[in-house]
Formats: sequence, structure tokens, C-alpha cells
Amino acid sequence: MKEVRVRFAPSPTGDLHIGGVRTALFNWLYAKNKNGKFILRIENTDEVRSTETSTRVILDAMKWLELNWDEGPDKELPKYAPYYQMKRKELGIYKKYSNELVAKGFAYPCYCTHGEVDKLRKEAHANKFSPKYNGRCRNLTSEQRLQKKKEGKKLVVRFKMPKSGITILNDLVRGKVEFDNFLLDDFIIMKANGVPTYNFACVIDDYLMDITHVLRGDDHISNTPRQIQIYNALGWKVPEFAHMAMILGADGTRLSKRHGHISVLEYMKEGYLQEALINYLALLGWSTEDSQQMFNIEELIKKFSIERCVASPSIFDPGKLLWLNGKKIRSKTVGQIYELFIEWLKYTNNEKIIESWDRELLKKAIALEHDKIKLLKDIPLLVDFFFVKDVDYNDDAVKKTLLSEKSKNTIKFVLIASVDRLKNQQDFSSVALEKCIRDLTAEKGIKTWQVFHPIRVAVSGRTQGPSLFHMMELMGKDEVVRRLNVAVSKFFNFGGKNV
RNA sequence: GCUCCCAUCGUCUAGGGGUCUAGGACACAGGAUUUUCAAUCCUGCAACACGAGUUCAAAUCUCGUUGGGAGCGCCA
Repeated sequence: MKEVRVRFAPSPTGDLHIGGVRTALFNWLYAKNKNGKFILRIENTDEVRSTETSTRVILDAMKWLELNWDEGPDKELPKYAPYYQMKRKELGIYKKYSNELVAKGFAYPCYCTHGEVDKLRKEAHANKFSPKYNGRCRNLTSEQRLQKKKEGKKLVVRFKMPKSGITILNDLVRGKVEFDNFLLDDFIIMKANGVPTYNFACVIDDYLMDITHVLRGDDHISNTPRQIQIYNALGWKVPEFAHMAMILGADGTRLSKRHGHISVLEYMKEGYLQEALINYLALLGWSTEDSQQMFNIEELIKKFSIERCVASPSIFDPGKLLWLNGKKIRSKTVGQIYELFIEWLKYTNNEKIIESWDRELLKKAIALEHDKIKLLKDIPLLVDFFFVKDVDYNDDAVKKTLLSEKSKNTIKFVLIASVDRLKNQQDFSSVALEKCIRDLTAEKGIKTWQVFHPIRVAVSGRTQGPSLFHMMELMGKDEVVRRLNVAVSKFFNFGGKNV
């Protein structure tokens, strides 16, 4: 059996987005599953829109996703290099095959200007045909060509599509798809600037790189018959094709900026885990027989297959991604989450957030909030109150829990009593603290929540947080007593202010 | 407009002629637990786009309709 070789071929004209990642992922999974090679090729033939920055961003995103390539930029195999199409263009690779096609009569120079082609297109449209170039330069004599050349006309090279018959695509996910050749026009394979077009470069490179399977989005399906015709003209074997359905936004249209985050980097910045994004994207357009939801990467590799990819498009659901991310985080140990968090701070240049934080205290705080973390960026919001000198009291929390008209006096009394008890508390473990406070409520005949809630707010400034006594244990006696005293004097010792 | 693709709960999907009163997951609602918010567990809500045909039998096969998507560039 021939070694499976698949590729992901992004064009560096922007960030790597969700749809691109899914395509990359499926190629990568297929390669790993078949013990084959995953190749990264940069299709930068759009000289206007391609940028080095974008190339960098895509490479970084691929690295963050851990979709490592066996061959590609920074990992060039002499046999197949280079992996940038513009570098290949410099080597004359495309020119060579373009000349061959012209020599064999499968392609021809065309001297039509943009304006002329536009006109033809409009005419075709008016005649209810698919817009198409009518092949007016197809049968130019060599004299006419010479004449055009003398006039200094720029030329492009067009491929001669058969005027009749059908082109058949046997797609791995869609089965047999037929295209009427008559409806396909003579498309350009070499632009006037000597750069190949996508449809041409793609075929040449896939062939030269020994690509065995082309897995890509189905927005490419109508390009496929053109590409198949090039393979045929050159006498090359056509690779296997598998067109995956697209990922759409909530409104059912193509995923775009207005559907929220679309760039992978934005998910990274939000604190999504690489593995959560991978797991979620694997579920879009692929499934196992038992509808398994959670996978680790090894399982995905083992279970992935093209046969189980669906042909219908799917809608991107940020809610499920978020759930999956929380699930993945919860499945990790505190140590792992801490490391991930530190890494995330570095990636996002947010290290200053925890600059003054005690790392051991941070780890323990993360442990307390372990089950509540959905995104890495949540962590500071969840535990920051442990590290502040002056508690940031939430207005609503204070109003509701500390200064409620009905029980203000009880609360003041309770807080002062608590300080008294806690000051003399030898054992500051959560268990002992709970007993201590419960005893207090029992003695004074107060409901537990009437004490628990005020203490929570007094000590943390908010109504939500970790389990109360664990939180107090972690803060330590001195800090708890200090914060309680601060709260009492701040909210209850200035009668005039808070009446 | 033309070509191609697609069609099961709101969403991702399982199912591929009888085992389907259609299964799982997210979301949503209710409950349990709890000092709060979560997490967790339980329960519930909720779908075969429509119409013909084939067949003893159709979510499943065929055709049509409708709806959605993609492509129709010297973009990829």
C-alpha cells in the first residue's frame, strides 16, 4: 500500500480561522490514523493579499493547536521542497507544466483584456449560461499571436476545457458527482504576471508532492472538475478527493466575523484549551457510531475515518465549545491547570496580573475554584480577592447582605461576635471554623445563613465564591480577622453614613 | 440567473427498510445536594421539511417540491 500523504494548504491572507482549523485537523487526523504524512503548504500566489505576518500567524496557530506537520515550512524535505508556492514559482515549476500543456495543445495564450472578458461574461449571463469565457483566443493562428505580442498585449494562459462530455468526481464523502464540461469555461492557469492560479498550482503541487488524498472544504467542489481535467491532460493519476461540508454561523450562513470569534488566536486569548477546540471541531461533521462526545487526541486518531464524515453542513455552537472547555479543565489536576494558566498568561502578555501574587496561595485558590473554571481567563476573576490588600466590596453585595434594612443590626452584632470567636480560634482548619461559627449561631439563636453570607461578603467583597470555610482557612486567621474588622468599621461604625 | 451540494430535537449528531412509542450530547426547564455561585446526579421539554411512489413494512430506497448552502475572478 502506498503511503498516505495529505496536506493542508492555507493561503496567508489572514488569520487561521475555525473552518481552516477543521480542514487542517481532519487532514492531520487522517494522516495519523493511516500512519501517513501531514504536509503544510503555503499557497501565497495572491501577491496582493498574502503577507508574511499572516504566514507567521498561521504557523503559530498550527503550533498552538499542536497540529504538527511532517513536512512544510521549517521542515523541508529536499525531495518535495520548497513548500511555499511563490518559491516554487521562482523555480519555474509551474511555467514548465504550463508550457507543456500549451505545446500539447491543452492550453493556449489568451490576450483578452479584463474589460473584454467582463463583457463576454455579461453576455453569457444574459443568455442564461453560467458566466463563461467563450474561448475567443482559443484558435488564434500563430500570425495573430505574433501580432498581439507585437502590440505589447499581456498574455495569460488558459486551459482548454473539453466542449462536451462530463467530468466525474468520485468523492469519498459524497459519492459520484458529475459535471457538464460544456458549462465550464477555459479558465486561466497562468496569470499575466507569470504566477499560476490556484486551480493550476494546486494540481501541480499535489502531484509533485505525491499527495494521495485531498480533504478540503466543499467550497472547492466546483473547482474539482477543472483540476481533474488538468490531471488528465498531463496524464497524471487523480488523487482521492473528500469534500467536507462547511461550518456555518448561527444564522446558517458562512461563518464570518459577525458570528463572533472566528480566528483561532481569539480562542486562545479567551483561554480555551487547544484540546477542547480540537475535540469540539472533530465533532463538527464527524461522529462515532455511539455519538461519543469527549475524546482525547489518541482516541481521535484511532477512531477517525473519512467514511464517517457527513456531507451536510453544520452550525458552529460556541455554547457547546464552552461546555467542552470547562469539562476538559475540570478533568485536569490543579497542577496542570496552574501550568496552563501560567502559559496562557505568557501567550497573552498578561503576566503582570499575578506579578505580586503568592504562587502557592494561587495554586490553593485554584484548587478551591477548580470546578468553576470554564476558561483560563476566568481564573484571575475567580481568585483575585485573595491577593488584595483592600477588599473591593461589590455594591450590590454590600447592600443586600450587609446593610439590609431588616437585619442590619443583627449582622453587625454577628460580625463583631465572629471576630471575637475567630480571634481566639486555635485550630483554623475549615472543619474547626465551621464548627466554631455554627456553635455561635446556635448559641445566639440565629439562622446559619444570617452569619455565613455576611462573613463571606465582609471577607471577600462578594456574594459568590469558594466554599466559605475553605476560603477562610486559606486566608488564614490574621487576614480573616483583619478583613472582618475592616468591614465592621467601614460599614457599621459610621452610623450617620449608612442609615 | 446557471451549476453543484445538503435536509433527523433550537444546535451537534446516531440510525442506512421491520428491534424507532427515533438514541446520545449541548442548550433550556424542574428537582436533589449545598453557606453562595458553580460542579455533580436525576427528571423533563424537544426532531425524521413537504408530497407522491416502491414495499407486507419507509426516518431509512426513488422522483418531485420547498428550504438552506457553496461555486460561477488574472482570490484561494
